[in-house]
Amino acid sequence: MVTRVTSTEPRKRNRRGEGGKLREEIIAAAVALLDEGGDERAVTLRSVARKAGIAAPSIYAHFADQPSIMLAVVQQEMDRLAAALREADKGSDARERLFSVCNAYLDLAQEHPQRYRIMFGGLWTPSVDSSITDADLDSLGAEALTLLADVLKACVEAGIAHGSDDLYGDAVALWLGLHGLAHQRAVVRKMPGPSDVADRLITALAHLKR
Amino acid sequence: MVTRVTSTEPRKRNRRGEGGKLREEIIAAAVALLDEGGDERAVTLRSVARKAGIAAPSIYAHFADQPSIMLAVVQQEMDRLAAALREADKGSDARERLFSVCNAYLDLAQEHPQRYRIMFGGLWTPSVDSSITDADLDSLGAEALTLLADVLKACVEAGIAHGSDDLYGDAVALWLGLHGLAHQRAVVRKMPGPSDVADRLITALAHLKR
DNA sequence: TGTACATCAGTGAACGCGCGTTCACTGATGTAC
DNA sequence: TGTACATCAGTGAACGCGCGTTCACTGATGTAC
Repeated sequence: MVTRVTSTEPRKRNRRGEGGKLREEIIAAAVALLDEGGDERAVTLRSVARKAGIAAPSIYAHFADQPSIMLAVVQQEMDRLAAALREADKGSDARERLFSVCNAYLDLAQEHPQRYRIMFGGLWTPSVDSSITDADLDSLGAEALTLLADVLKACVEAGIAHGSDDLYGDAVALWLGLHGLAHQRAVVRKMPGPSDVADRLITALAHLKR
Repeated sequence: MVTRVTSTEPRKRNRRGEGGKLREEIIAAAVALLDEGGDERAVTLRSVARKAGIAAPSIYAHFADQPSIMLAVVQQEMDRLAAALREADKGSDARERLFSVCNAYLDLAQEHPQRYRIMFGGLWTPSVDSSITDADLDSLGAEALTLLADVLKACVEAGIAHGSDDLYGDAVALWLGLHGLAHQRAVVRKMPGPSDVADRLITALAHLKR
């Protein structure tokens, strides 16, 4: 947990050997800027420094450049998302597991729309050192998709969903549906359509029996 | 059609009374910048002016500010998208109509990923004069969704899809699924998952009978 | 126990750049007489 | 038919700003002797 992010009095420098703490504070400052409703353009190297209460050049001890900060934010939030999904997949009832996991995904996106946007919006993309990113994205993708595929399998085994020849493919389709809704909610203030769209999406994409 | 967008020789000024032509050229220049693979940050007032071969201040005769240019681009592309969907909805067979319309949507997004991103990514959002936008977005949304609902109805009537108590709600869900896939394809180079995800999404969300 | 010193964490001033926007202007072209 | 003039389409120079990045630095703190 990082506590100080905004303050008026000048910050106390870290003790010797604890310089690494500033790295977390920088990430937290960037996230705070996003959460304040500004879009990612509000997250500049200088604005992050201001938010963290440090001089702009101090950032270079911890990040090579501005895109690297965004990258770190995305990685952190990806981890959070993966953890939230794992956490939501606790119940024993298949149907309950399905909706719990899917709703956890949708809720997280709705709670932090700007974070969700940079995670999957891709505009922050750094030059070429994005190799780390792609791998990380894939790894989260793989984890989340495996989890969804598991839940879908449980639904089929419980007899509440129609079987399929490719559960992983169905998991991808389900995720894409969730992503469409989550992204649209993150981008516009009010969503068109009925309030039960989420349920409609999940029910249809999980092939739940009618 | 606007022809000149890039050139070396200085552009010829428009004749008297034809000053309005420059407006189209400015929009075309902005679109060209997007299509060249730069993201929307590459579309600045000055870069648009350079691309159009005019001096930066010349833009002010046609647009109030930079976000207004993006707004005009979005509106134009929205119209194009709506037209493409209408165009695709020609066949008589219900199943054929469904896939034709959905694939037209996905194809357009894939052909012009950067345009698709700004249409639904929402980052260009101008300050408050976005009232025009919201209305326009809604109007496209309404048109596209009505079209989808129509097609879904045809599928039900043809007996190839399960009925529903809320076809408009189903249309929204179907659009969200298409959007999720289209957006993800527009953002990342390679999509995870099988190649028939599109078909899976459409089949499931249209409730086609198995 | 005291002190010199190396190291660590972070600063302040400065740079060049591209941006959006303003201002006074220029020069071609159509129009009135 | 000729010419003075108003208008239109667009320009060039300049501004202030926030940005990313560099550089030489400062001053607290732990360590070796």
